[in-house]
Amino acid sequence: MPKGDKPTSFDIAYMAGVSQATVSRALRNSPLVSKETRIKVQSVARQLNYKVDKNAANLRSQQTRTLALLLFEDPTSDDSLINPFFLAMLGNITRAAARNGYDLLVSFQQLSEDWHGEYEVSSRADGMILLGYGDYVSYAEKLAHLAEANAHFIIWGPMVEDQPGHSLGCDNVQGCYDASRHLLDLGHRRIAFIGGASEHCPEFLLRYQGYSKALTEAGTPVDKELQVDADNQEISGYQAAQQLLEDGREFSAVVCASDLMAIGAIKAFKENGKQVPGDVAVVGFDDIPAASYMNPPLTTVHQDTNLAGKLLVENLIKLIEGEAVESSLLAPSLVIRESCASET
Amino acid sequence: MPKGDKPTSFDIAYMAGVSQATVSRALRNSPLVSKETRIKVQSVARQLNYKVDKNAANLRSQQTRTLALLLFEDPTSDDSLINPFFLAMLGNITRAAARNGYDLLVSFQQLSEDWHGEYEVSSRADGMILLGYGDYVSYAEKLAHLAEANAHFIIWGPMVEDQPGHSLGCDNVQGCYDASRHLLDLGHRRIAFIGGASEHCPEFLLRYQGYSKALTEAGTPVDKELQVDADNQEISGYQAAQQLLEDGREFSAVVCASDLMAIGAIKAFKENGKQVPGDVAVVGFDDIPAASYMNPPLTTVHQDTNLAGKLLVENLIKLIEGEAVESSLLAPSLVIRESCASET
DNA sequence: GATAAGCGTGCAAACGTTTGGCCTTTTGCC
DNA sequence: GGCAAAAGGCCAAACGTTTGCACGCTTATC
Repeated sequence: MPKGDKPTSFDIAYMAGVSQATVSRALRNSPLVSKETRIKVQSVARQLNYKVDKNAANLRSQQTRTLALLLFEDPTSDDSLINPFFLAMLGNITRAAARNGYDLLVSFQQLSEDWHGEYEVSSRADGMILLGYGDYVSYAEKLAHLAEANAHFIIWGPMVEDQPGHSLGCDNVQGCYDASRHLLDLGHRRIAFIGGASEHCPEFLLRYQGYSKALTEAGTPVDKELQVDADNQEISGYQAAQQLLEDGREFSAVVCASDLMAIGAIKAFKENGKQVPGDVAVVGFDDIPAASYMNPPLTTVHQDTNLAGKLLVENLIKLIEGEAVESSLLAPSLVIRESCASET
Repeated sequence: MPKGDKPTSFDIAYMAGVSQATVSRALRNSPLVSKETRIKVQSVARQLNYKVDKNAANLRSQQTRTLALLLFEDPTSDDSLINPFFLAMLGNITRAAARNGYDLLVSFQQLSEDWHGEYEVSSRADGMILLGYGDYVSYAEKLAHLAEANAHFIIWGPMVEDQPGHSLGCDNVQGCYDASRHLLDLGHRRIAFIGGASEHCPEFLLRYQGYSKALTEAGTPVDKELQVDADNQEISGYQAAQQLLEDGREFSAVVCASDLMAIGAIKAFKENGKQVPGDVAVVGFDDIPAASYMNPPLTTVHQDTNLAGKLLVENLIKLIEGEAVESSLLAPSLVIRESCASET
């Protein structure tokens, strides 16, 4: 082995006085080699600071022990900022992957991009996790391609009808139902909803359904006038709240389809001299880190990103290993802080 | 090509009526193949949905076009929460890597871990980025090993004496100097400092230096009584503030070595009936997302994570390509919000 | 004292690329 | 028309593993 070059298994073999094949087996603790040999080989390997070449190993064994995380960014969002909720997910997924002995390849995708992008990644990983506020409708075709190519993938998001592949999501309906229920229990009757009610984003649509359901059950009419579309950004929440205010619509509470929008909305209310929670109660969804630091601390629907990351990774690995996996929904929990007061 | 199997370059070659070598060249737009052939090959490849096998390609060309991000977690920190500042860095690094055509492998490391961990990753990437609140002293040995093995790596953090490798960091001294200066300009004279002043974390030490420098320049004595150690967590900031309060030390302002600690400190002050900024002014460091949402919005030292991510990636790539790189420092900027008022 | 069984190793063939070198055409030039 | 040069393509050798198979050497069995 010339000095400076990376040692190969042949170098180890030579130094340990065995064949290269034996080195390979010994290093992976194969029961086919004697304990003695194994110890000998491993000690030489350590001494030479030898590391298996992953490319060669993966090529030969046709697997990568790598998971890919495809993060679909909101195309409208500011380039420099990532949705904090996904950031939290990312962190937890990374951890879960590591705990399961997998590497994690992270890649940002623009929804608008050439669908080949996903395949590209797929050749470098055994499976992939798709993360994004699921405008899955617009890339259903891509998913179909993936499924067709026998790719292993799991989607973070709601279970959408006819959607190929497996998914894991949060029970959005239940979450927003609980949040709305909370507002109703506080005596509110005129409750607005900020967040898209189009099929463009199934998450928000489902959250809207939870809201509707709660109101309906309580015998409160769902007033279309009190629902305003917005996408998942602070500025959108701000604008939506402005609109509500400008139109002079009457309401004492708002449920926002995400914390980011809630933050924007609260800002708008404050700027217009409305007290939160005094004049208007606000609930959010996601429980991003900022939610607890805000003024007032935001009452919101908590999603367990730790559990989600763990399950996403574990289910994907099952998929890779050929085991059956059920798509499922995680239960959210309402965390009550200070952004909601009783209707007076 | 049996149905269901992934097509190889041989399949493309066969269908396009050329040799496999030509396929390889055509797909990479080599000038060695005619335009005609190239188009033909590429169209067949697209048609068969062919994707180059990265493992094979990397093995042969001995490079991976992959960067590894090693995130060193504070061993004391809560398992479920990642330091928001690093999360922001992570996002920006991912983006920068993608823009430069590199994949990003993300890996969490425990400081306490076997140092082999790093090597392990290194065989899967062309270079690596080390990210963490730099207790580099404690793994200087690992860094030396890396350097010795001719690994390409760049460290996020201050330039520490004798530290092998390249680094990129924020000018911590300047940042805290500016923050302290701001407080002094507002008339404060009894200014406390929360954050470790030990060499355990060079970042905090440098920030403390900036603080000392500002006070000294202003002719204000640096009172050791007003400095309290804390590590980078909300709870530590909380405890440090408590301690300051309990001991009955007199102060009208606090500079915190990180936003997380500032958040904790503010919480402690509020709980003890102190108004921020009325009774005590607080500045932080990092400008994490939550800083602007807090009550009051936190005046803090902003680090440009977007630029940092970009530079980290670009410098690392230069290193990989054998170009010279200078370790350097990024200029922080003070962002003034509402957590500091004039001393009355 | 053969024969069978087991255990530990070595041999060599993949895995799917990239790439240096060689061979055939074409093309340009006198 | 002959020759050199350039263009375009093919051959085959890597890259460093994993793994099926064959081979020897012990040890147990009849």
